[in-house]
Amino acid sequence: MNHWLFKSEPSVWSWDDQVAKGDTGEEWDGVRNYQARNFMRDMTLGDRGFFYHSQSEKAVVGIVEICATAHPDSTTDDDRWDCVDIRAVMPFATPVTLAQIKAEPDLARMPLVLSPRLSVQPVDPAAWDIICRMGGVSP
DNA sequence: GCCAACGTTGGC
DNA sequence: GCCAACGTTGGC
Repeated sequence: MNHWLFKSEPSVWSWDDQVAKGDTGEEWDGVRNYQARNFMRDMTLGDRGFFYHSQSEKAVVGIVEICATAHPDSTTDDDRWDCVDIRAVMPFATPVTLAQIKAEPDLARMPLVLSPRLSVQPVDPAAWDIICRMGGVSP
């Protein structure tokens, strides 16, 4: 199983919005970046990811699961853009902030730190474990 | 609210 | 195919 990170502005699509969708989940649509799209095409059913709030909050707030693999993005007719569906699995007991991640040497090489604008990105197993623990959930 | 970084677009 | 212009993102 691979791990990922999904970034969202909470004022547009928040963790609470995601939770409200229940087990049906929701399309992670609107991605117009090839790198991010390619990562979504690599995702498989059951893969898990972090849900990150950008802007004012800047913290990982929960864990999501891929519930549909890549398919055309319904928000555009442009067939270049695909997206997956994700559903909320569990919230973090304590959100893990970007500042905390930057302060942790083992996490400093995450795309989140090096490429802050990449909206969908992979998380390596070690980073997954560390951040889950920091968030108060079991990996 | 500002600004820097980056990716995409479009003209040549 | 290159490169300048532009729009968007996200941290501060």
